Amino acid sequence: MSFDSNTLNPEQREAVTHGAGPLLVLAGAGSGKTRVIAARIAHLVLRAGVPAGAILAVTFTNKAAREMNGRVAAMLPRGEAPTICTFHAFGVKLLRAHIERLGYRRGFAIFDTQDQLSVVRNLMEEGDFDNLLLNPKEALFLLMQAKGKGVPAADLLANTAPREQMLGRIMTGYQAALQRMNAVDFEDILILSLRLCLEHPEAAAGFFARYRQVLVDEYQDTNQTQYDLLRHLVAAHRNLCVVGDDDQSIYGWRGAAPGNILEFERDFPGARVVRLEQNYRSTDTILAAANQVIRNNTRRKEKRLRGNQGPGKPIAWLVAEDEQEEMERVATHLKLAHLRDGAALSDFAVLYRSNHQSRAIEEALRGEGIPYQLVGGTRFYERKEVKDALAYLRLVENPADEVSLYRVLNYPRRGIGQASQLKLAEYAAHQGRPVHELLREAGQYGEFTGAVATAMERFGEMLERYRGRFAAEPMGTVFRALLAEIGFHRAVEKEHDDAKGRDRAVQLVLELELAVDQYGRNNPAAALKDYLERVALFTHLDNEEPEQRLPMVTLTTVHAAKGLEFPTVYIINAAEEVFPNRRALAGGEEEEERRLFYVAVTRARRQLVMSFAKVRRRFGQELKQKPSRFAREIDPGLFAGDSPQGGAAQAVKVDKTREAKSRFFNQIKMLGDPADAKPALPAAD
DNA sequence: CACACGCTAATTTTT
DNA sequence: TTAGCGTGTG
Repeated sequence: MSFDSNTLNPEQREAVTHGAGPLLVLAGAGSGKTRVIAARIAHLVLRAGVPAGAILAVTFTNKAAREMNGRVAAMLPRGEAPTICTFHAFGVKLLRAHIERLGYRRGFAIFDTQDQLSVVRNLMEEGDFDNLLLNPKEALFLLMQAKGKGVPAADLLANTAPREQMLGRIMTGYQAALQRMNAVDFEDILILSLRLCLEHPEAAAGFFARYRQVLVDEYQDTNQTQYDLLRHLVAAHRNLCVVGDDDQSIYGWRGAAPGNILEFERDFPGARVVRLEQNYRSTDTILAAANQVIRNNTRRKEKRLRGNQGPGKPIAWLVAEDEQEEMERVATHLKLAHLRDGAALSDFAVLYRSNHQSRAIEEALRGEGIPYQLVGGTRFYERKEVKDALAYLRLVENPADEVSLYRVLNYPRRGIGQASQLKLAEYAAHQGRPVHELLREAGQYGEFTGAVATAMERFGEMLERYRGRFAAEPMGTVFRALLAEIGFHRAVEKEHDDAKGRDRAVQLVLELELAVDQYGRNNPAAALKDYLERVALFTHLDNEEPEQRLPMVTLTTVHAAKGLEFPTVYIINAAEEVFPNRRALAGGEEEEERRLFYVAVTRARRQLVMSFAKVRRRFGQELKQKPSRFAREIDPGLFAGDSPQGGAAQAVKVDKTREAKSRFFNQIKMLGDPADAKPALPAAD
């Protein structure tokens, strides 16, 4: 296979064929960014003679990495492939080889937010910390922010502000605890990678040396640590190509430093800068709306998306009395477009600001019999049942993981209660020995009664036994045996007294067993730690292999929709305090919310629909709503009929007692709507 | 130590 | 409003 550079526009071609040295690509939404990166990789290999194995492309999400891998694979001959992965996956590769130099052991665990919170909670319970000054959740959030910026504990401790002081003490204790447990968090993966560069340059350089061309996708989402790591990575050759769009920076809350885009030209003098402003995705109407919204942001690099498809359909503004009616209107609108225009269900996406909003639209779609696919939502690997079961695997792999240990030491119940656990922890701290070592000798200490000591010893013995089995037998088999031995299913069932919840919980466990089993079968050479690493790094965005299922409507948060496109996009709940999100506004993040809205709008290819309810129920109370300020920033002339500027006043009253009739009426009304009746534009590809 | 009831926080986004 | 957590009781 190969690629055809003649299908590229001049700017794209410039980016693709750029030779050595730093390159900054400012890529507007829908400007063919992913295509450019893939084409550049192909160009480097096929035309510039760079070995595929010498290329590293870093993405922000696993989903992006997977898509990039697919595209590149289609353009390159079989054989050695470039490394295409997330920052974190790359960091883990590096740490797996060299973490022992940094005071950790092999087989380290990767802690997720829940695990981290558990550590912080324990820390704050045991030590002298003022919960009112900083509760565990706040503390963890600030801790991660500080870590993302590379702020050391010493700096925090040197600060006179009491909150900073406290945070500094928490950071010290937290890092000590993680090291004791041989665990790293997501930020540690990056920080330790960077530390390796600084403290063991020979080891890091040895690892990096093979990469002679480095590409970074979604550059605006990188944080300080990632940026520093990049600089070390390319220090020897400066062959760094970063692609990003400051208008699509939507991870500021996670410490992303979009300023990295500006710093790039300073830190890499002589960098070539290419701007991609030609949009191939959306109609002019959609692009106009996007431009009108984003231009209200003050801190941005001025740019303007140019389209080439003509105006297309106007934007639709659906107004309803309450949320239920809003979602019914969306579902009806969608169904009608599906039936009337013959559009596939996979052509539609419903976007919302935050995950919990999916519930209402799900109900409405179910009511209309429209199949949908939920992106994200409650994450499989974060479900209690799944985490409990996984805790056993994590313990087998890393016995020092006390978070997992205490999670399951008495689950399923084996008679080791809170008091005994506390005693165990204190005794371990007093002896300065790891908890798991003490377990197996519990009978030797007078601390524990006979029954408790026996239970502890049996627990320790069991883990040891399964450690051996996992090393020798297929992991799926051993995992099932383990769950059976401890009576896990029974324990899960016992936790629910309602049949629904029970079935759901059991189903989750069965799903997990299947996942472990399949992973073991598909990767016979893989060890347990490979599976655990995958679980830790992969998120719900990576819903296994892209299944070839029935066409379905996609339901997703705006964040998770970044990088995707759909012929028709619904932005639901386009109301003040919802989108923009109230807390974000309170935190002074209006501009990031606006960028998020901009991302939502630019996902649409041919039609954009926004919906709004005049009243929302919140905590059981009725709340009057106003149309989103972002929707109001769009020229009313771009809307068909109702617009957010005046739409609320003209809402169609729906008689609840005659819902079926009114729905029918709505359908007729929409069928007759001249704006809506325009035929869809042909595909612009 | 297990269970039940009642209180409180949640409603931002994810590697 | 609801889910998850903590406290108190048996």
